[in-house]
Amino acid sequence: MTGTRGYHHGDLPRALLAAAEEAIRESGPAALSLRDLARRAGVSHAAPAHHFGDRAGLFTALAVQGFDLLAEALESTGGELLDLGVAYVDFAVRHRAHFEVMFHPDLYRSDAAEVRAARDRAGAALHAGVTALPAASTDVGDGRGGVHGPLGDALAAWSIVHGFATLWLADALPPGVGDDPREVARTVIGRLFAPAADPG
Amino acid sequence: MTGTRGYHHGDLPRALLAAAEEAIRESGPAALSLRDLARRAGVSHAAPAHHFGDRAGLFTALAVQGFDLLAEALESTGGELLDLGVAYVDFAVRHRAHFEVMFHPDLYRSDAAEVRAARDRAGAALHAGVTALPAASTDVGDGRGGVHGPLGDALAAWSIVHGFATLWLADALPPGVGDDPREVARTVIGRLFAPAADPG
DNA sequence: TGGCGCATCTTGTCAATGGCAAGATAGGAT
DNA sequence: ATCCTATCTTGCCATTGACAAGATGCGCCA
Repeated sequence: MTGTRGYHHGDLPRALLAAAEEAIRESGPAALSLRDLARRAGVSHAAPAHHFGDRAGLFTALAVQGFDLLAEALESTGGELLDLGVAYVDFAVRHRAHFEVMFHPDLYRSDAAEVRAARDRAGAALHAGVTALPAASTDVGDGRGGVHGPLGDALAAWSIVHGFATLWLADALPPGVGDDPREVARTVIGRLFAPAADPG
Repeated sequence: MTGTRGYHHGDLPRALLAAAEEAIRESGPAALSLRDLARRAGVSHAAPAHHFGDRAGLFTALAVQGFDLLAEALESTGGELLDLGVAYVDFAVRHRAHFEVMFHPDLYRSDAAEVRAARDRAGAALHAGVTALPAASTDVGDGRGGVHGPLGDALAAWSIVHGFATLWLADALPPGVGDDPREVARTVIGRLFAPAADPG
């Protein structure tokens, strides 16, 4: 455990990550300032650099934490496609700060080993839901680089939930859709692998 | 026309927007520096402020330009859903700098009149493709805020193309999908309103 | 044709930030 | 008790966004 044991501050890294989440929630990742985090945590302006190196290091830690949290959220579902999709959207809305960082690789070191591991774990959980689809084909492609069969299904499923989450967070959706992302997500995901516009 | 007529520079605003597109393509919107744009255009560090006010003003101009370009791209299709979706993805890849700015409203003044107009124009073009769906229901909802019928179809269509474009730009997709976003997009969009995993 | 007005652009400045270097502090090990 | 080392602080520099004030030159109108 990195737990509660600490030195001068009492676990400054954790406090800084929490402050970062709050700051990003307020103003987005681009506006995040290491000095502001230091002020929020009550330490000097150079303290964050010791634990995270630089701004990219802090974002890297947030990305790892985010992919781990996402993996947990996805793994805690029954593995059914609809539940996985709703969990994905729910994660994006609840942990919007992490989510926004995770999918902006120019902010952090996306090739770091820890990042790869956490990202692969989340990816596996997501992929499992698609291969479990009853109607999924076993076709793996036509050999010309085209994306068919299960890979195409996985891409479609990931795209629709990621797109909905992104549009929701960007406040790009019209007001008529309501205020419950989980409910709307369920309806939207229902359009996948299904005929159009079934009002049920 | 804002055309080629100019004063000292010869249409500095256009040059700055072009430089901004290039800079964002290289390092993302967060790393964009007004002073760097000024250097690229060969003017002093305070020249951009005269035309765009501040950083948010420049991003606002980019967003308006982007939504206009997107509207043109969508309107130039036949209006069929698949073509609209491919055009959406194609726009995101070709004009990734504009696209990244457009859907980060915290970067610019998203409530400006010009932004609203351009965004609504693009939204209308996209929505038209869904209402033209042969199987689209005329149901408009159950009155409890749920999203069903055409609105649900539109959200699903927008989500899947936006999500795919975003994941593609974020370099989040596995290497196995190939390098032609238009082709992959066609396959992915095919999963919408259709049964799963048809290898054709 | 010649001067005036104003948009355009430059120079100068300030506060804030990221990053680096060097020093101070305190907890834990020997 | 003393040293060691991670932790944190202070000080500094280059860069940036924003603002203020001044210089420049195009176009209009007499």
